[in-house]
Amino acid sequence: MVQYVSSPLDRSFSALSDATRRGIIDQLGQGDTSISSLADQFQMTLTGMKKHVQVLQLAGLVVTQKVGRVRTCRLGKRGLKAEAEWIEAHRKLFEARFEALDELINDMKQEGSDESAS
Amino acid sequence: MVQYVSSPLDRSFSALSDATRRGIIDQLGQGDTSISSLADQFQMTLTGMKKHVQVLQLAGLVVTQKVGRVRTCRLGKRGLKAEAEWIEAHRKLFEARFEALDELINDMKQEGSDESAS
DNA sequence: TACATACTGAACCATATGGTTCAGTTTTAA
DNA sequence: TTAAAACTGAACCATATGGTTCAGTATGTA
Repeated sequence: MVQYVSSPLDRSFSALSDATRRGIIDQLGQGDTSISSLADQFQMTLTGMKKHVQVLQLAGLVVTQKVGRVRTCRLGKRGLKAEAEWIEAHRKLFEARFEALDELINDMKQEGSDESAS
Repeated sequence: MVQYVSSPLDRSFSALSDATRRGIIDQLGQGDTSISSLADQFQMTLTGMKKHVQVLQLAGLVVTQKVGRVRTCRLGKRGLKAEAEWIEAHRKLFEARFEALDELINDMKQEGSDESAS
């Protein structure tokens, strides 16, 4: 509903949420490729593939260049730095939470064994 | 269109593609919280917030437990390991591609300076 | 010149998404 | 026992998504 902004992180995580698009990135890691070649590999119409590439482009993950009649796609220089940073920071958050929980459990165990002494 | 499967990565990246949901994760990193408290903080109806939490739950990023009339949300033990791994592997792919490109450019420079000698 | 290739854009379709309201149910507290 | 609080579920709405087809345009090639 009325998508107000849509930050870079919104766009890149959204772009990565589709298996076909993750596959395109895999493919482009092997080397630059045309839209029609990608369409071929992923068994999809040219038009369909073009849409996927556009999503990746909007996310800055892929750049394209048209020379003659073929548009070549390659990985964007933007990379996945911001995404890696978000994920890494929050992976640590998850872990910290579980450590906190473990401590709580240990405290509870402690209290349990203290009961006879109180 | 007819979403065939929808892998765990699909679900988690999709869950992370919304700023509100990333905010919920931030929040839960600080401590467990009820749905209504989250709805309050993000200025949204209870029903709306419940949907966001459900998306995070389906992705395994959040677990909930209802005690009495309040449902408490906390970070799921699944964490962000798989996501971190995908991102990290592909971040390297991006970098490798640029190194390959740099080499190509260096080769071309080399050829350029060789021209007088050939 | 004529034909094939590679892309582009518009239109269409079914389903998903991100919200809302409204009408419940269950708990808790006065 | 009555009322408020916290959630739940159904229905609705506008827009987005992931595809398709069809009708172009531009570029290469025989």
